[in-house]
Formats: sequence, C-alpha cells, structure tokens
Amino acid sequence: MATAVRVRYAPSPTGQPHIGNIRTALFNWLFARRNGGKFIVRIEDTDQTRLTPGAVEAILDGLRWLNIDWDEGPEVGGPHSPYEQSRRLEVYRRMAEQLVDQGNAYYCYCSREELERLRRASRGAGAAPYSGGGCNCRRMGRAGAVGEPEGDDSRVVRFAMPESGVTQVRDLIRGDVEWRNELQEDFIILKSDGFPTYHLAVVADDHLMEISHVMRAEEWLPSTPRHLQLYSALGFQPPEFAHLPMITGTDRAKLSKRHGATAIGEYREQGYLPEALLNFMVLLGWSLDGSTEVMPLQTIIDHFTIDRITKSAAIFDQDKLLWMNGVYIRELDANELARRMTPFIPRELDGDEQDYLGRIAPLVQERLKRLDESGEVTAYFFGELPDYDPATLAQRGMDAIDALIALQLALDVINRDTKDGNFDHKRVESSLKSAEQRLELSRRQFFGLLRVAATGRAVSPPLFETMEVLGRKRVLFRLSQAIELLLHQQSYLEKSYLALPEMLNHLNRSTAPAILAMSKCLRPETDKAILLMAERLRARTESAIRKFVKHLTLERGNVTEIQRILELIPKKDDALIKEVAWRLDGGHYQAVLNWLEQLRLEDPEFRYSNRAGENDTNRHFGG
RNA sequence: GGGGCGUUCGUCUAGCGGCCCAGGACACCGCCCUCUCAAGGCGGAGAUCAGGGGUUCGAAUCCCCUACGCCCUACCA
Repeated sequence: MATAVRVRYAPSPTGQPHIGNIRTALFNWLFARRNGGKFIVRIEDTDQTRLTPGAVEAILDGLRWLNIDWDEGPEVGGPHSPYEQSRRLEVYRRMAEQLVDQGNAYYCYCSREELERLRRASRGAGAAPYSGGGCNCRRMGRAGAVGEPEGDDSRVVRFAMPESGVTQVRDLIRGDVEWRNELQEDFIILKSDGFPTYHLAVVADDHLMEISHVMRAEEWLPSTPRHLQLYSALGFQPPEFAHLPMITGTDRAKLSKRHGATAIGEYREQGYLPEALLNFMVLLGWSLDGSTEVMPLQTIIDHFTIDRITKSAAIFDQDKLLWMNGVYIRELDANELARRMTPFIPRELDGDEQDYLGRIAPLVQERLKRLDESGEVTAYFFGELPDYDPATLAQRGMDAIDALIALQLALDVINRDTKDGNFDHKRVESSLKSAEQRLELSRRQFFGLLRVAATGRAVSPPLFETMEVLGRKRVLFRLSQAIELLLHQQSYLEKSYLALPEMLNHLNRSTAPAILAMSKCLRPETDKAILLMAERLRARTESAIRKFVKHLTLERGNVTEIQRILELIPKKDDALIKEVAWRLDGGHYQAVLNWLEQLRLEDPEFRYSNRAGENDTNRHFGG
C-alpha cells in the first residue's frame, strides 16, 4: 500500500510572505487535497538573527486569505507538535550527537576567518571549498572530540560527506539528478548557538512528521544530496522530492522587492481577489490542458498532478493577473461584489448606503479590475458632486449655448415624465430619447453632456442605469446644478444670453399680443438684467440669433418654446414672431419665465438657486 | 572558479516521433457592437521550437556538443 500523502509548507518567518513562497504552499496544498493527504505548516525559525516580528502571523494570514487551510501546524496543533523548530531544539541536538557518535559528523572549531581563507583558496583549485575535510577538524576532530570541553560555544557540528561515489535523487519533476560526493562540502548541521541549520532541521522534521513528498522551490535542488546523505546516515527512509520551478521578475532573476509587489499582502491591499490570485499562481508552472485557464478551485484540485508541473522558471506577469482578476470580479454575485468593495470605499457606509452600494455594484462590475478602484469608481454616487470643469459639459462640436439648451430640456422633460416618482432607467431613457430628437445634437453629444452633468465625468457606466441608481432627486439637482455652473462661467454667460437683448428689442416694439403678455410676466429685476445684457451684448446679437435658430423645432407643447422664440426673432420678421407667440400658452410662459429668471444670475444679488421654487410664477399668469 | 537546473510567440503555456511550415491565453493592433468607458464578438500581427551536430523514412519532441539564463556554492533559509 502506498504511504499516505503528507506534505508540508515550511516557511521561515523572516519577512512578509512572498509570492514565490506562497505558490509553493499552494502546490503542496493542492497536492495534499488532490490525494486526500495532509497539509502541514511548519515554521522554520532556526535563524535567530533573521526573525521578523509578526512574520508568522503574516504567513498564516496569507494562507487564510487564500483559503489554504492546514491540517497540522501552528494554531491547530497536531500529533507532531510543536510545529515551530525553535521549540524542537532537543530533537536536533540529539540527532547531531548521534551523527557525531556514529562518525558521520564532527566538531569543527575553525573560526570564520579561517573558513573564509579556506574558501578563497579552494576557489581556483577546482574543488569544493573545504570538502572532504578541507579544514583539519574532520581528521583530528573525531578523535579529539572526546577530549573537547562540552558546550564550547564556538564549535559547530559538520556533517562528514562521503569522499567518493555519487548521490542520486529521482526528482518527480526533473528526473534523475546526481552529484559527485567528493565535490560536496562538509556542511554545518548544528550551529554554535545550538540551533540546527536548515539541512538538519528539515531532514529531522520531515522524517519525524512522516512527510511523504518534499515539494519545494528549485533553489533547493543543490542541497538535496546533503539531505539524502543525512537521511541515509540517520537510517531514515527519504521522502519523494519534487523541485518546483521558480518565479522570477521580468529580468528573470529571483523575485525581489525591486520587482514591484512581491508580498502577498500587497495583492490583498490592491484589491485582488484571493481566488483570482490563486488561479493565476497555479498557472505559473502548472497547466490543466493548455487551453483552460480560468477554472474553479475544485477543478484545479481534481486535476492537480505533478506530471503537469513545468520545469522552467516563470515570470510573474502582472498584466495577466490583472485581467484574470477582472474575470473573477465579473463572475461575482452583485451583493458579494458590494461586500468585497466595502473595505475599499473611503467612507463609513450606513445601512442605506450599503444597500445603495449594492445597486451601484452591478454598474461598475464589468469595468472594475481591482477592488481598490472601488472608491474612485463610485465616488460620484455619494454625496455632492465634486467640482468639475463646466467646460467639459459641452461635448465636441457644441458650445455652451447648445449645452444650456439641452440641459434645460433634459431637466424639464425628466421632471415632467417622472413626476410620479417612477424613475427606472427605461423611463428615463425613453424620456431623454424623445428629447434628443428635438435637439440637433448627436446622441453622443447629448448623452455625453448629461453624463458629465450627472456624474461630473466623461466616463461612467451607461447613463440611464446610472441615473436610475442615482435617483430622481440627485439627477434633477445635478442637472440644474450644471445649468447653474454654466451660467456662472463668465464667458459662457455672455454667449447664453446673446439672444435675449434682441428679444427684448422685439418685445418692446412688437405688437403681438402674446409677446406683450409675456413681457408683463417679466419681473422688474429680470427686466433690468435683460437691459443690462442688451447693452453689453449688442454687438453680437446677430450671430446669437442665428445660433438659436439652429436649435429651433416647431412643435406645440414644447418647453423649449423659449428657445424658439429667441430663435424666431430675426430682424424684420414679425410674421415669424407672431407665429411663435401664437403658439404660446400658459404652460410655456413658465418655461419662458424660468429661462429669463436665470438672467438674474448676472446680478449676484439674484442668485437663481436661492430663489428657485420660491416664485409662484403662476400668479403672474393668473393660472 | 565549482556544481546543478533550465531554454516553444514580449509573457504564461500546449506539445511527450508523423494530427505542428507549432495550438490556447495575456498584452498589442484593426473591425463590429455602442450614450462614454468597459465587457463581449470577429480578425490580425507575433515563435526559423536557443544554436550546431547526430538518430530516424520522419524531430519542438530522442542523443551529443556549444551558447545563454538562472539557482546553489553562509554558523540564511
């Protein structure tokens, strides 16, 4: 019967968990899950000088975030506790002693300086440094060890490598690999501080913890012969070995800080989905079939076999990860998306806002690549619209007048069509599309304008859906706000009123009854403003009129009647004036009045927004 | 210097002697869709399979050599 699969992830807590390390953990974990085996986490904290506070927690958090669970290890314990090597020193010390007793290891008293000298000398010699007893300790040590003082704090224990023959490993990924023993050096197994080196500790623990397969990064391949010799000297049955390809930066060098984000925590903070990162990482060195890339975890587990692991190192391709993250985001249920976006929204959300976010989420879903874009991409849904440049309102090929006209029309039409409070996007769409037909604007221009007015941006999710989610109140307010913004722009202001003085001219002279009635509706302040404008703008009235004529559509019952009037008053065309005037009725005077009222903006004392809603304009018309 | 591993489009990869003058994906380019941005659809460009020798009727696939890259060469893991 085949031995049970027991694999392990053995990180050393020397810093933030690395993408490369975590990928190793992932492969081990997948292998365990695939084979119904156990996945063990063991902390290799044998280097006291490199310990980093919080590193163990960070490693464990990284695993938990990716949903990689462990059957034995820190926090969960297990039959081979403890799982921190610093708490198992006795085990290693005993084994080291046993090896010394057996003659497989010896005490070495060489100073670091001597060692360094030896090392340099051996460089050009073609042999491994102090191999086969390069220093004298091996030869004299065995005999001399007996007489040495116990606990000498400068001595280390070195393993005595065989001086001939080869050590061979049958790597599950790389096949047979062999090394000549004479080229191997006598490596240290127990340091002078009493801690084991990696080599002794892994072998001891992998054996004691009954590890069946050692899957680790390729950088460990060169030390495998040491481990094998250790197993043999200790009389242990070695496990299977599989050396995983490394993950490198774009320069093909071992991944390091200068390659950008390498710590798994950074990916979490940048809004990568753990399932996306996991899926992506597994593809770095493993493939299902060469064409299936995005796949559920269960599929990965079901098909995860060592024979499909690649041999060569892989560059970590951020672009592809980003793409895959987008894929996973799009696959999320809207509520789930909202839930995951929440931590990335830079404001506390109350219950209502959380619901609101739930409605926003589907809109931004397919244009979100990372969760950390959440704040940015939803900003205009919350609170007031931040200042935006009114110049962005008018789309290509439009000027402020076009924008003003279209905005006013949209405002009126939406206001009228959704009075009952039903503000779904279909309704808004049909309403705005009918309005669009009355304007000489392309759809792109009209909706582009409205988009800026509603969101403050040139780019957003589809307009009508966005408006629906924003809600009637916000939309209406923002449209009028946009109008106001435009009017506040000095240069635009002038243009927008170009036609008014001319109109005033005609009002004063014309005899058309409707126009007279209209002038009666003008309140004194407004009148004054118009006169002021007239003076200022006299020189340009001609072109202004032409401008308005362009926007004219003749249709009864149209709020844009005001524009028509303006447009229909070219000089010497009283007939036309009459024609328009004739079409006016009470309802349109309202529009006229609204329009004229905006003039008051010219005079700061008559802020439009301060007065809006206050005026009982109907009074002037007598109902 | 020594030892080891690796080498298929820019990147991740498929390929285990004929199905491959090499397939998929990301990125890139173009078109379509379209109210913007995305998403999506369609199409394009992109690899003399590191180079050279063999073996074979036939090689990206097997063997050898060379080159290049990377890893190890610490009382670090």
